[in-house]
Amino acid sequence: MISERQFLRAYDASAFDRVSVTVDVVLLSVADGGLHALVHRRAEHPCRDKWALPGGFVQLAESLDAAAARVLRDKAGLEDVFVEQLYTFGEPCRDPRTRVISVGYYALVDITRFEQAHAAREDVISAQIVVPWKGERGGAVQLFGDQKQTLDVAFDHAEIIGAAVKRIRGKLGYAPIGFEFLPKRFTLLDLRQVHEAVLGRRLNKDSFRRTVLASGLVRATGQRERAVDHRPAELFRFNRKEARA
Amino acid sequence: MISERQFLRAYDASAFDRVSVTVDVVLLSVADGGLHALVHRRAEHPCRDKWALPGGFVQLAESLDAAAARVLRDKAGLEDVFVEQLYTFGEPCRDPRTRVISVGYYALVDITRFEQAHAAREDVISAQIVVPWKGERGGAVQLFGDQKQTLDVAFDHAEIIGAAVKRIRGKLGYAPIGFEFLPKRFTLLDLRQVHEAVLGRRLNKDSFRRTVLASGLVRATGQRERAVDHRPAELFRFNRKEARA
DNA sequence: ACACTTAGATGCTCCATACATATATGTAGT
DNA sequence: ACTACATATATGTATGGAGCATCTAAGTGT
Repeated sequence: MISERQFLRAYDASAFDRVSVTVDVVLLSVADGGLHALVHRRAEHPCRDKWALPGGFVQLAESLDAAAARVLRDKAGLEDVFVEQLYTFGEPCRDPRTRVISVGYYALVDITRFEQAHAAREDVISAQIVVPWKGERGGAVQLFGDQKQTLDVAFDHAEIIGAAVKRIRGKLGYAPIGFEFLPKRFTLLDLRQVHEAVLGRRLNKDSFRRTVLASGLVRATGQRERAVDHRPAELFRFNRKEARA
Repeated sequence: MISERQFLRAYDASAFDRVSVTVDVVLLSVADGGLHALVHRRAEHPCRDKWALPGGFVQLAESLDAAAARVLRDKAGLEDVFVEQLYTFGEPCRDPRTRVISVGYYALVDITRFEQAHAAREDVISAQIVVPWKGERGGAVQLFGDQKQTLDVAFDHAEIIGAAVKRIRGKLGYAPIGFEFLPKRFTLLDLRQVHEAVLGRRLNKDSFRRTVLASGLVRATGQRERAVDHRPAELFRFNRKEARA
C-alpha cells in the first residue's frame, strides 16, 4: 500500500506534454421503477473508499470503443452490450495525480445482466453496488443508496453519471434504446415502466401503447406472460430490422 | 522541412503508454443556402496539402473547452464564439505519426465572423477556404469546393465534419442554435433559411413563422429591413432570457 | 357464478403543424 | 398618381398524434 503523496510524486515525474486517457463506463439498468448505475468502491489512492465508475486506461493500439468494451468485460463480466460514447471530461484537475482525460461511455443492460455484473467481480473489486439515481439538486447530481444515503463519488464521476442520464433521457424520444433495458420478450407494460423510470415521470398508458405499436419497433410473439393473477399481457420482441429503417 | 519518415521516427521514440490529445474544431456558418465549414491546407507532414480542420494539442494545464477556445482564437481570430464538444475520435491509426486522440468540437458563427476568420490568418496558415457541405453519399461525408470538386480531407476530418452536421441537424429541433448563425438583428426569413440550410430541406413558411413566434425565442425590435424592393420584414432579436427558461 | 384486476380496443378532444387564402406594405414602372 | 409586383403578415382549415375516458376481454381467487 502506498500513500497518495507517493502517487502524486511518481506521476508528476513522468508528466510532459502527453496525457493519460481513460475510459469510464456508466453501466445503467432499470429496476424498481428507477435507474441504477454500477459503481465500485475504490481500494486504492486516489479517492480511496469512494465510489467510482468502472474504467481503465486506453491502450496504445486500442480504439476508444474497444477500450470501453474491454472495461465492461474485465470489470463487469459483460460482452455484447449496447454501449455508446457519451462525452469527454478533461478538466485539468479532475484527477489529483496527473492530467487524465476521461472519455465517458454509457452502457445499457437488462436487470438480469446487471445483477450478473454486480455479482461477478467481487474478487477483483471490493464491492459493487446498485445506485438509484434520483435527479439533480442545485445543478449537482445526487446519488442515493438504499436509505437515501448520499454517496461519496470519486473524481467527477457524479457528473459523468448525470450526463449519461441526461443523454438517454433525451435519446429515448427518438432512438430505440428502451429495449436495451429489457429481456428478449417483454410486455408493453414493461416497456412503459422502463420509459417512465428513465424519464422520471408517468406516461399515458393508451397513448404509449398506440405510439409503440404504430412505430413498428415491436413485433408480437403470440405468447403471453404467465403466473399473473389477472389477464396476461402479450409478449413482444424488439423489431431490430424496423429500427434500422 | 522534414519528411514524413522523420516524423514517424521522432514520434515513435517518445511513445509509451501516454497519448497525445488534440482538439479539432468544426467552424460552421450558413451562406448561400448551405452549410460551410472552415478548413485549411496543411503545410506539413503528415497529410501535407490536404485540407484539415483547425486544431491543436491540448496543453497540460488547459481544459478541453479552453483548448477549443484557444484554437479558435489562434487559428481563426475569433473570440466569444458558441462552441460545444461534439465527439471524441480515437481510432489507433487515425494519425499516421503516433497515437493521437482528437476531441472534436463544433462552433457556430454568423457569416460576417466567418469571413473574418477566413481572411484573418493567411499569414500563419497557407490558405483557408469555404467548403459547402452537400450531404452524405454512401455513408461517407462528401465535401465540395466551388465546382463540386471533391476535397481531399486530412486524417478523419471528413468524419468529424459529418458528425458535426448530423449533431446540429438533430439539435436544431430542440435547442436554440439557429440564432448563432445570424447577426444580432434578423428577419424571420433569415432564420428560416438558416434552418433550411442546416436541415437540407424546405420548411413551410407559415408554420415556421407561427412556431418561432409562439416559442418566445424571438423579440420584435420594431425596426424593419431596408433597401429591399418589396414590403420590408420586421427585424427580430434572439430572446436569450426566454431560451434559458 | 361472481368479484377483481389488468390487458387491450375504441371514440373524443385538444393541440401543433401543413396547407391554403386573404390582406398589408414596400418598390418600380408608367 | 396609379398600377403591377413581390414579399410580409394574418387568418382559416385539414390532418395527425397524444391525452383522456369508456368499454370489452381474459385471466385468478372466492
